Amino acid sequence: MSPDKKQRIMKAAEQLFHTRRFHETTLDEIAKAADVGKGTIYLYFTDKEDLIFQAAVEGFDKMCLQLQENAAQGEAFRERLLRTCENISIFFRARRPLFRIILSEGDRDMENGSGGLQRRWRERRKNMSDAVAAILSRGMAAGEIRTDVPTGILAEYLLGMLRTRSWELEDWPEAQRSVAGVVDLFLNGAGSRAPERKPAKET
Amino acid sequence: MSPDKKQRIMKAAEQLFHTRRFHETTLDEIAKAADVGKGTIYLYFTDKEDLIFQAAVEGFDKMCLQLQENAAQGEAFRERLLRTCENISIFFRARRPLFRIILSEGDRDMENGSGGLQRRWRERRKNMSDAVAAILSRGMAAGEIRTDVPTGILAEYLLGMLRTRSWELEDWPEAQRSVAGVVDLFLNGAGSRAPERKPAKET
Amino acid sequence: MSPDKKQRIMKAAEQLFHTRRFHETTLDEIAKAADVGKGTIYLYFTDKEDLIFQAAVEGFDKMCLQLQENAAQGEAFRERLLRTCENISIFFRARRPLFRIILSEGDRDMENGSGGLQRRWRERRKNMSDAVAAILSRGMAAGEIRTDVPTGILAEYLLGMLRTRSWELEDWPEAQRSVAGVVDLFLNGAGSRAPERKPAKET
Amino acid sequence: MSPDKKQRIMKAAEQLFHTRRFHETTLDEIAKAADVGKGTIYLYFTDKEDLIFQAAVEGFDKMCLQLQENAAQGEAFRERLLRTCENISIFFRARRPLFRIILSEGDRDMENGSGGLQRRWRERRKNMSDAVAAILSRGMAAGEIRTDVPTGILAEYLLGMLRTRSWELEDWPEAQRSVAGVVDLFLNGAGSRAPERKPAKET
DNA sequence: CATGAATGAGGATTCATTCAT
DNA sequence: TATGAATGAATCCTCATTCAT
Repeated sequence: MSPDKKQRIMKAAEQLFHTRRFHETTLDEIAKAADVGKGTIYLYFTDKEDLIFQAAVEGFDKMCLQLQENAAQGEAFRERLLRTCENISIFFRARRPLFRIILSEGDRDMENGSGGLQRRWRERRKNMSDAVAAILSRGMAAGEIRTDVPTGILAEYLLGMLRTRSWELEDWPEAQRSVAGVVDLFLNGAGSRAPERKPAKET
Repeated sequence: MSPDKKQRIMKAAEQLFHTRRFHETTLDEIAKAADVGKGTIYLYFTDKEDLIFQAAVEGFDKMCLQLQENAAQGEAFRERLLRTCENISIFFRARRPLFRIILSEGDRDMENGSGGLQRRWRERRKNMSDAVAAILSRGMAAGEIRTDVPTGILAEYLLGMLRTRSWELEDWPEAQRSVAGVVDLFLNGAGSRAPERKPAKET
Repeated sequence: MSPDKKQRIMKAAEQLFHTRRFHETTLDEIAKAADVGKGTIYLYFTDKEDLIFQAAVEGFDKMCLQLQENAAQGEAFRERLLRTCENISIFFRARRPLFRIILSEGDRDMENGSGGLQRRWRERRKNMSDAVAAILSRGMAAGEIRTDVPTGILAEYLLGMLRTRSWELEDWPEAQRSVAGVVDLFLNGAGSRAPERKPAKET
Repeated sequence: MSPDKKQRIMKAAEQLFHTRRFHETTLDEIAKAADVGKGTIYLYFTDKEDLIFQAAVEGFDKMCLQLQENAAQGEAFRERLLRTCENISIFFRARRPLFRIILSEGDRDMENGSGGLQRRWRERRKNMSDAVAAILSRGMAAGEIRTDVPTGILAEYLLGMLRTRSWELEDWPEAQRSVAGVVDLFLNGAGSRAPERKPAKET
């Protein structure tokens, strides 16, 4: 029965953090929402931060593996990149509140031997940017990606744009901020280059 | 002597938040570091959150005004854009910890009528993205910026890339993540376009 | 073990308020005296005020029920009235400090929706004055009580005299301020009416 | 200008305490309302309690002197008693909130060398009850007051009934709780004695 | 006399964590 | 495994009082 309970707890946490901040969400509430005893939480998580973290990255590793597997697929490079970005966007959509906590509360762990919440996340996160970088490398090999910037850096910028898309552009109409649009902008840039430009979904 | 005290308090807060998180930094510490009485803080700030906020945006409005004034300068468009990005980068460098707090702690606006820390920031922040958008509009008028995406959205992506630069790329060598490089990538994109590409600082 | 703890806390509070005022008595002290953790208090009481209130009225309702049951007893009216007053006096003896707090601290009802400590007490108190009024009504029916003043008002005056007895007359010898004396004074008045006087405990 | 300021402060305090409790009313508010600097309060009062006290007893001594002078007046005894009670009632009407504070907050000073707020009041109060007792003594000499109870005690009960009148009977119509009614009840009692009844203001 | 900026002691309350059952 | 009653450390904020001007 244990895996079930653990799931219930993480689910409850995810939902509660949508409307409450880290310090506003009590373990009592989470336990109540998950319909388990408060002490039960400590059977599956070492502490509150650990619960947040596990709830956030739940499924993340699986996604990264998927991305990496797919990276090498025979599919067209741009298609692959677009699919990847879409998968990533979907993954983070519901988890944004959780990651907001990790990104903010989890800094400065040097002093605190306990968590290292931020550090733990950085390690995990690398799998994702590596997967993106791998795809970009394929594009580079195919002559479709500029070679003067390391793919690791390019991958980060692309991820940064995706974050902007979902964090800062919420108020704009979906059509204006499609994932495809982000990828197009990332590949072609904001500058206008008259004749040869064939934007959005060129081959 | 009052303006002095207020400054001292904000300075102390800024420094302490470099090594401590929001809930780890007590007002006692801040008061001690600023060498003022604890109650004095409440003469200048309504709240702990208000202190954070004011310390963070201290000088922000002035910078936005500068950016807006400069936006229209006769200077070459790309030069102007680059200078603007550099100014923004410098401004945020020391204040990153403060903004990390604002970005994370300020989500509960809807429920809590008190602060609205996040909302307050959103309002202020608009001045900055508007300034960037204004410059991009100039570029668009000059035919140097693609016209199929609103400048407001382009500005956000550019700012997002700057954030990536300082938040995610810290471990890469400075040369690889220069502000100029960001602007170049933003304008020209990550895709390679054979003949006409003259990267980094092209015309 | 919970009912025990609640009792211990109320007992400790009652005793501490004998020597300290509301704002001089800390919850730490109470917790210490009751030998429970400070947080435990909040398991049984919503508030410091709530603790005071519950400690004060502990047993009050039971007493009021008793009074009401006895009110209708076949016993002689004056006997009944005297017994009732004695019971009331005894009840309040040890609780006086607690009620002093309630009577004074509870004035801000209108503004503060929280407590209404004073209001809560008024509601409860009515049971007591009603019980006394009921007895007086019996006396009135028996022709022993004047009919030109509502028994509700008479009851209040009688209770007021009992309060005077225990609050203002502490320094007088017990013999001079017996409950019987109060009842006699209440019934016969301070005026002398030579021949026809047939007081409760006349010379 | 000093006596003026002192008056203003006491007046402001009196008014504010009508709607706020002791610990809810700050010296800032009082200073603001009195339109004086906060420090000025300490020129006229040793501390907050002293301010309350002085504001409460302002005019009390004068009233007591009046009562004592009038006590011996040739006027009919019952008339005199009634007038006295009316004066007392009027005096306390506006000051009730102040006295509520004194009566509650000012207990238990044995430990605290500072105030003795309650003790100070007891001393002052004696003048009032003595004045009432003096009148009752006149009545006793005239054979109108029973002789088996000391006039000091009788005075206290009468004052207690007056307090009940203004504290507990607020919700009853004025006609039912006139001062004359109180005096009548005090003199003749609540018991009915058919023929010989000749109350103070009987029909 | 008058002021009000500055102070800092003081306390209610919350909530993550434990542990006896 | 599971529970939830019990705990007490931890901290923001208030406000009476002081004192330099």
